[in-house]
Amino acid sequence: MPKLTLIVETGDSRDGLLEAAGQLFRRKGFAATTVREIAEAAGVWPGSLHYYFPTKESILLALMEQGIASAEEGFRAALEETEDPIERIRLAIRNHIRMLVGNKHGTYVLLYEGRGLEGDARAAMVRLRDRYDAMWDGLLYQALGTGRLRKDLDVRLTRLMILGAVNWMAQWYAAGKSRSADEIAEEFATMMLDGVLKESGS
Amino acid sequence: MPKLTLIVETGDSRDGLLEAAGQLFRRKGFAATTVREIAEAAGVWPGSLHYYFPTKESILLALMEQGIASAEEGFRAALEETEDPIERIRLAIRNHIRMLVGNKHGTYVLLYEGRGLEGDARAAMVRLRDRYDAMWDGLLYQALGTGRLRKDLDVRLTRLMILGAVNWMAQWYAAGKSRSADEIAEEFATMMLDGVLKESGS
Amino acid sequence: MPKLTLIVETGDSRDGLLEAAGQLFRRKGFAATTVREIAEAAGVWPGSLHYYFPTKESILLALMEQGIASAEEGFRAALEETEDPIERIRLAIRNHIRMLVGNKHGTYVLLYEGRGLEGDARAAMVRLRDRYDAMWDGLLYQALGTGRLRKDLDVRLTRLMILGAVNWMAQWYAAGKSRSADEIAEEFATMMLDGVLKESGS
Amino acid sequence: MPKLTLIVETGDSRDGLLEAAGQLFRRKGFAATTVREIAEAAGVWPGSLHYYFPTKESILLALMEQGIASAEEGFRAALEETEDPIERIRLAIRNHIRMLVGNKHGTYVLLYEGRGLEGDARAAMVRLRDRYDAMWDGLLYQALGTGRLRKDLDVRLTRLMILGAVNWMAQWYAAGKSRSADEIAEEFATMMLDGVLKESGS
DNA sequence: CATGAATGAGTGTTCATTCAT
DNA sequence: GATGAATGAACACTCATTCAT
Repeated sequence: MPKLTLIVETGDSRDGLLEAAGQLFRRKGFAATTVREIAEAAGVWPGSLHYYFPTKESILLALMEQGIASAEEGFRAALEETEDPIERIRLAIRNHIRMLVGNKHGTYVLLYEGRGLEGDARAAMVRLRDRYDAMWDGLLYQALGTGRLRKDLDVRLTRLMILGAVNWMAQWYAAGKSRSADEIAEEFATMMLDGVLKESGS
Repeated sequence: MPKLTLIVETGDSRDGLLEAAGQLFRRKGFAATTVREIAEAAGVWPGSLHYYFPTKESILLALMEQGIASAEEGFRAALEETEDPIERIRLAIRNHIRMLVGNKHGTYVLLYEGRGLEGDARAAMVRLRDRYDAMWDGLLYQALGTGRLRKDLDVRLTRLMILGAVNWMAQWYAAGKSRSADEIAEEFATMMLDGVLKESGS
Repeated sequence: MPKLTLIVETGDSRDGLLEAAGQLFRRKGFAATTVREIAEAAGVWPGSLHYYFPTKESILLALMEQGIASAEEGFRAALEETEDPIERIRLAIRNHIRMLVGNKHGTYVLLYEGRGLEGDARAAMVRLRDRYDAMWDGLLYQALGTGRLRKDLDVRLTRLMILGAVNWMAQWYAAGKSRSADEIAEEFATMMLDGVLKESGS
Repeated sequence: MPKLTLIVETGDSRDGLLEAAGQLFRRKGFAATTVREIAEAAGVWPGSLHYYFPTKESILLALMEQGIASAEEGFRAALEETEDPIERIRLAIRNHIRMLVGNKHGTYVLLYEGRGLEGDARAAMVRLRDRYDAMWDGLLYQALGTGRLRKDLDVRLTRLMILGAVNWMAQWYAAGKSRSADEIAEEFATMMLDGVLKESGS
């Protein structure tokens, strides 16, 4: 069953397994995905999977670490594009959406498959999530401090509202249909920043 | 072992099974929950579960039907409280959140455990979701039609933004901590309707 | 594969599994025996084995409990046959050998497959062994107290010598060949009680 | 990871593997020991183990050959110490015990792990055992012939009794606790030669 | 109507062995 | 000569489901 590969680069199988696991965890969920499916999708024999990853859980954890690394890197890159806090929020939303609907599935599983981890691994994962959330809170506090956001806003709740709307995209967005991910990011940012009501004041 | 009950009201075991399944599907996910766990939590013998539900999938489907029924009923009740479209949106958000974080888990599993269904059952479930979405779209079109929303809004995207933010609450809301579900509903509604930016016009 | 049984008495499958496991553990050792082999030998399907015994280890433990119970019962019965301490030792040796080479394999696995258990189960098994050893020590102290054994004997070492010689029988005795188990018991008892040397005094 | 050795003497790795395998087979049993454990304990890479030994079984066989060689060598040395047949038995017992509880584990695995071999290898091992048994029988026949043992003794049974008591020591003897192996050898020899009963004739 | 013994396909994981380098 | 990546059959165990009672 494994595909025939004449030239096998180092890390190829491991990366292939992560890619395959990411797709399957996203489509079927962690618990409903079998290691045999992952191995078959990656083109390696079932026994070889455990040569690269000791447990199924460790694949999930590796995927999540990959996901958080990409998300944080993209977040930081967004901050460097501009100093305007509101523009930064727009770019951070765009980055988050790109991570979520892109080809890598680490960010998705980090957000949706946390139940697959237990004990220390779960604690480690929660710490990764918290660090990313703290980056967002920092951004929102900056915007609040410069007087660009409503003074009475609860930063945590604001972050949860924004990321909730955006995370849910993973459930319905299908690439190639209607608008692009970036266009939707732009729309979402506008709705959440300006509100959906017609401005009475203008 | 199952508790001894001398008088068994009709529907008692069935309801207990649904309640138990709801809790477990929410906490562990559909795939990671075993029918034995459901039976034990409901206090019925493992073999009896299949007397009430032919398959594990059918429990999930029944739960989802219960969830959509509650959500739609609450949605309709919200519409009857007022005729003001904006106020109706606020009330629909509050209703959705109440369903999501309340004691019944049907709405949660409808939203998060859809992957547990396949084939016809999945199609049936998608139809249930679509019907609810259509109710929301109707509400938003009404608000748009009366000129209370920005004219350039994409109704579908608006609904996905609102429900996304709200659905994500299921991931982080813990009853008894900080604010009540209704208070958060109010905050979320305000943020999404008015936006988070300080109004420049005022 | 399971044999067709028209009338299945309660406990039949469980007993059959214990019997099959006993034979296999004796012939191949605990670690080298697979649960599938046990199930097949007992005429039940592999999945059914775990209905009766949660783990392979629990089969071993059940077998050992059975073994110690038989050995102790036989030991006590031997004590009741006579009050003469030396004769009691002879009978206790005969009982031990009967248990060891009989159809039930509990005593054998108790003695030879202790490594198959870990943690609490192992501690429980050691306690069972110790209790049986204590019965032997009591018997030997009685014989020593009545002046029938050499005064300078180390009771523990004497017990270990006797039981060692006897336990090793499990390694070489084959029913039906040369002498019967009871005859060998008699020979062994004589050799160990009187010694193998020609008595110089007579 | 395997330790780095710049100068590797011939036979070093092979001997280390045998030593490691001996310890592990003794502690955990042949079936429960993995070749990876052996390789790791010996400080060689898993793949290299099969360079020295084609199969796990061949390690066991090599160990057993080592064990029988030591035992026979010690046995012959004991015979040369004295010409008195009874003293020779004492020394042979002492030698056997030394082999069994010493640092080399070949004798132990020869006696207790025979089940790990199948087919030709098993037959070869049985032949090794038989040769050693024949040496014992020779010794006992000599003692019997010189009139020092009871005339009615069954030599095979006598050998099985003596070696049984002695072999069982491997199960309970712990170096450093109470008496030394040589002291126990002396006690055992006395008990088996003279019997445990108080001599009625004296 | 309800049970619980029994099933067998399938699970994550292990492991002795192979083989290109 | 020696390695370590890769294998695939086998492992102990799980579990949704069945069915005689």
